[in-house]
Amino acid sequence: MNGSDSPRRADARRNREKLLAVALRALSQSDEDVPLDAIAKAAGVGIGTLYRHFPTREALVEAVYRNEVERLCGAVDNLLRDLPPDQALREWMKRFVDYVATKRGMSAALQSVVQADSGLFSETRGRMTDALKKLLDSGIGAGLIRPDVDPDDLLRAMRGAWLAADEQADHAGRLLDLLMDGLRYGAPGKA
Amino acid sequence: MNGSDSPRRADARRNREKLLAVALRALSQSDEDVPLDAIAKAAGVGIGTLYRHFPTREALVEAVYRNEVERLCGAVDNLLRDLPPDQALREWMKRFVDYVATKRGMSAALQSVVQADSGLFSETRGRMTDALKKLLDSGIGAGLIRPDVDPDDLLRAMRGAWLAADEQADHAGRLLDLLMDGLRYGAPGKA
DNA sequence: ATCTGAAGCGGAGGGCTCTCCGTTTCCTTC
DNA sequence: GAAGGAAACGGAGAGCCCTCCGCTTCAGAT
Repeated sequence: MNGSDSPRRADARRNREKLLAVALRALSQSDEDVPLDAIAKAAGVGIGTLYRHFPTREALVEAVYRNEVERLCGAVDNLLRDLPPDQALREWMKRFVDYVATKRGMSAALQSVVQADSGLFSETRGRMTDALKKLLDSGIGAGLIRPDVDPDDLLRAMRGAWLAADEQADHAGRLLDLLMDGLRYGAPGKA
Repeated sequence: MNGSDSPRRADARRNREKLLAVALRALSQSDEDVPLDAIAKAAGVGIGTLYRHFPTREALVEAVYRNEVERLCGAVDNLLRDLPPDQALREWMKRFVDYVATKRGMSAALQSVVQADSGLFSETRGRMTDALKKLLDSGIGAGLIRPDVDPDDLLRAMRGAWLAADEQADHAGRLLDLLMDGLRYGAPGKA
C-alpha cells in the first residue's frame, strides 16, 4: 500500500521482517491472545521497536496478513518460470491451502482487523484473483488449461479445499488434484 | 431483557444503580476513555463490584444506554397522567433531546457496543416508537393531534432536532415547537 | 433475637499495553 | 576513515484491565 514495507535503514528493515516472521508463527499457533512483548522478545527486539513498526496490534496483524498474501502472489512469476503452467498452477494452489491453514489460526486476530479496515479483504481478494488469472492465462496459452475458467470461481473452489483441509490434511491434496483434472484442456465443459 | 436489572439483595441493587448513575455522567462528559476504576471509586464501590455487575466495559455502556431509554420511555405514563396529551408529547420530546445530548457524549463508548451486539439499536428504537405511539394515540383520542402521523417519521424528525441542538441549544426547542404545531389537529396535511 | 449460609463486597496483585527518552547504530559527506 | 546528524533501538515505568479469594452483609428460618 505505502512504502512502509521498506524502511530506509537496513537494521529497521531486518527488524521489521523478523517481527513479521515471528508474529506469523505466534499468531498462527495459539488461538489465545499472544502478548506483544512475547513477540518482541522472540524476535530479539525491544517492545519499543515493535510499537514503532506496528503502532497497534491490528496494524501488526494486518501487516502479517498482507505480507503472506504478497508472498503467495509474488511467487507466481517464479513458479511460471520454473514449471510448466499446469504444474505451476497446481503448486500455487497447494501453497494457498497451506497458507490458508495458518490464516485459520490467525482468524481470531483477524476479526478485530476487519472491523478496523473492512476494505482489507476485498483488496487482498483482488490480488489473489489477479495471481490466479495470470496462472490460468499462461496455462490456456499453452493449451493445457481450458479457456472458460473464471478465476473467481476457482478461488471459491479452493476455499472448499481449504475447508476440507481442516478435517483431514490429505483431503485437501486430493481435492486439488480433482480440481486440476477439471481444469485441464479437454475436460468436459463445466456447465 | 433479563432480570439483571433487579438483583436479589438490596445492597447489590443500590450499588448497581449508583454505578449506572456515575457511569452515565462519566461517559457523557469526557470523550476519552474513562478508567473503570475511576467509575468504581466515584460510585464508592470496589472495582470487583463493578466487574461483578458489568463483566466488561461494553456491558456497562450497554446497561447505561438501556437504562436511559427505559427511563425515558417509562416516563410516558406519568406525563400522560399529569399533563394534557399534547403538552405531554412536547415535554417528552424535550426530554428526548436532552437525553440524546448525553448520548452524544457516549457515542465513542457506544461504538464498541454496537459491534458486540448489533441488535441493540433496533431493539431500543422499537421501545422508542412504542412510547411515541402511546403519546400520539392519546393526543389523537383527545382530538389534539392529527391522526395521520407515523411514529417512525416523528422519531426521525426528532433526530433532526437533536442535530440542531448540537449547533445551538435553543434551536432544538424552537424546532420542537415547530414540530408540535405541525402535529396539532387542524394543521394542513403533511403530504 | 439469633443464627446461618448464600450473596455480595473490596482491593491487592499480576499481566498486558503503550509511551517516553537516553543510548546506539547506521548512512552520508568530506 | 572520521565526523556528524538522523534514524532507530531498548526497556523501564505508569496506567489500565481483570481475576481471585478472604471478609462482610443481607435475608430468611427458627
